[in-house]
Amino acid sequence: MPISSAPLPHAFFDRPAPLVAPELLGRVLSCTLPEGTVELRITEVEAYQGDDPASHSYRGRTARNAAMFGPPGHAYVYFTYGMHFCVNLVCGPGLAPSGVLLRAGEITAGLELARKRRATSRTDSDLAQGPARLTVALGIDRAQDGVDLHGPVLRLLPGSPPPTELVRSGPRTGVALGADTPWRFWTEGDPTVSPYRAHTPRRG
DNA sequence: TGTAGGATTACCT
DNA sequence: GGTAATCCTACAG
Repeated sequence: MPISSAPLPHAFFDRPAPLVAPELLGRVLSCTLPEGTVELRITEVEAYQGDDPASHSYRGRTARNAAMFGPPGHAYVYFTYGMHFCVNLVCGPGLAPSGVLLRAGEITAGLELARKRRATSRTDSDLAQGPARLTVALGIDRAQDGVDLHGPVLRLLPGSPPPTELVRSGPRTGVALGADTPWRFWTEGDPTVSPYRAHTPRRG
């Protein structure tokens, strides 16, 4: 097996999410399911941790967010808005609840399968442009909640991080609380980065 | 080009 | 009963 396919070590994730998040840009998440393998080069992420009111872990552990309270280096998959899945990479340190939401990326392998899953996409750059689109393209759902990132299904590979001058940070997208915390990180100029949208309250 | 509203489940108040 | 780490479609300009 080539060296480049060895996943990032456990210690990489065993730090607070805001420190891990910018280092995830350019890394490759591989997802292997019976239909095939899709690989994604990460271009946009957001960090969340326990003492942050916008984090799912802020009010303590529930059945839904249990994976965030588990060991680093695993996936936390949650269901939201009645129809969408989003995936986080669980960080630390230790069992401290923190994680990095994967918001967007570029499909680098399994393009045909990703196009099939994301049939409404008009272009390849929007196959994984947005956190819920990303999980559809990779085939991630509740079955991957709590799954190890060093296993046969999910693997986080070293990839090729962008030069530091292209790494940008700013407020997180669509969050109502803690909107002033610059824990969104993206690769400047990458066409797969999702457009920033401030939180918009819903009307009844 | 942009804005508005619907879909639909888990969780919290 | 209201809101949410969202996406898609429709329709106005």
